[in-house]
Amino acid sequence: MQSYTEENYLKIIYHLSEISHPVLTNAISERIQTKAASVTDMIKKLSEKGLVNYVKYQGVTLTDKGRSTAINIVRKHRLWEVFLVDKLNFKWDEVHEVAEELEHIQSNLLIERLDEFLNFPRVDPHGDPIPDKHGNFAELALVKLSKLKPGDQGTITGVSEHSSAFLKHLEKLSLTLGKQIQIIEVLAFDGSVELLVEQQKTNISREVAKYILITKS
Amino acid sequence: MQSYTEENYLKIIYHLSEISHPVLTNAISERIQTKAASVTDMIKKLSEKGLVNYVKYQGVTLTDKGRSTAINIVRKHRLWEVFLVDKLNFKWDEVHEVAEELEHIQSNLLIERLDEFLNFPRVDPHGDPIPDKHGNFAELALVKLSKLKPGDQGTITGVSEHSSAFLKHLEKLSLTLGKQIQIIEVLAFDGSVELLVEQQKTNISREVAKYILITKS
DNA sequence: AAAAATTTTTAGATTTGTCTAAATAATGAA
DNA sequence: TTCATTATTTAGACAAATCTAAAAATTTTT
Repeated sequence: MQSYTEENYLKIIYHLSEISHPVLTNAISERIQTKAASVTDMIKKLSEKGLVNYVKYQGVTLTDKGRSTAINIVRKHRLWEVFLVDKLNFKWDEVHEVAEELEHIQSNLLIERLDEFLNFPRVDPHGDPIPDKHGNFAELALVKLSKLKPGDQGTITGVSEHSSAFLKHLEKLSLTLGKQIQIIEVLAFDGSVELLVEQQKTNISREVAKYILITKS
Repeated sequence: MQSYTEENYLKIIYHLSEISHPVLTNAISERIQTKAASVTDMIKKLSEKGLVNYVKYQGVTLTDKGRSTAINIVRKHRLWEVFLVDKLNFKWDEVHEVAEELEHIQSNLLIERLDEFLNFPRVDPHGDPIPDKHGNFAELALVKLSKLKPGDQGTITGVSEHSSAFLKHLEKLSLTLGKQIQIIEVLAFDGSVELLVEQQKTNISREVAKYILITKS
């Protein structure tokens, strides 16, 4: 059994592992709003518990045990987000903070029943995949919108930036999950993208396009 | 804002206040599985925060602020219990531990939406009243089954003992919430009660009868 | 490759909530 | 009402998670 704090560290390390390997102390300290010295202490503790592999000055990687714990927290987080949006009518930019708390509730029965109640969703309200109870993710072929070529079509199935500001921006442009889009043009000088959503032409910056994930069709 | 632990103390003090006034240190320490010395420390802290009135050696009472905090936790606890039973098919003896954790989730929006989603329930799965968002309890005229006379009829609307063993026992006897009952006889020598539930005669001890709450009809 | 800058770790302190052991107050019995 | 018992508080210590300041290792620059 891990403490609330240990769980948070494992989750952060899991997410940062997708960017850099191994995960550096400072990367964790920035993400978790904690001084580097404190992170070192916690890393040592997690290492002693066999949840991470730690080499001084080199950073950490998750052990199998650490990874499966982290994935379970991610699973809980995303299932709760689906609950909040689908059942309690939260907006997709309102769910994160509450799910941060709910993800630490300890009860396997609760999560399995919740999963069932929500009809075994594969993705959360941001399009992020929800691992099953064994920690397996369904394969989704997602492509960044910024990688598409004129003429390409697809469905918005995810975002890789979750700030409220960004999500509200997308909402304003009607670029929400499930929407069909088609690329009209990619402007050479700034990489901004002109596209079609619901018969409407819209222009988005390259920055924004990078954070929108598409399933091509 | 109170810590998880402070919230638990307030909740326990609130519940114990219904039995004795003021609430003694040892009563808290027994209920919360903590040594009396630790309870004294926490009580002092709550007192400094203006959540309880504390007189050395005399025990504590809740201030208005402390009481409304406690009632809010009780509200959350009971709403979550309804959710677990009504939506996730938990049995009434399985909900307590999980609700103990869920009650500390911080989000007014969450609780208001949950309340709405559950259709503003007045009582939890054990028949305990759920205060509204202003902390007001709906009045329910509940009577202990042990106070009824032969011929009296009513509906089981609550229990005042929540142990899993007790609830399982009631389940076995079909004495669950909402069931109609009628008293056949109260045996003089041991106070045990013979009654009718779903056309079936059952006999329960005086002890059990004391913990079953009835709305007479 | 040495110096400078940055990152990470160590050492020692702090806060929260807990403990044990000892001291003090309140209660009950003779 | 005095003694014994029980309840409560005080004093000092500890574990978890954090901090600051200083030391050590690594990386970057020149």
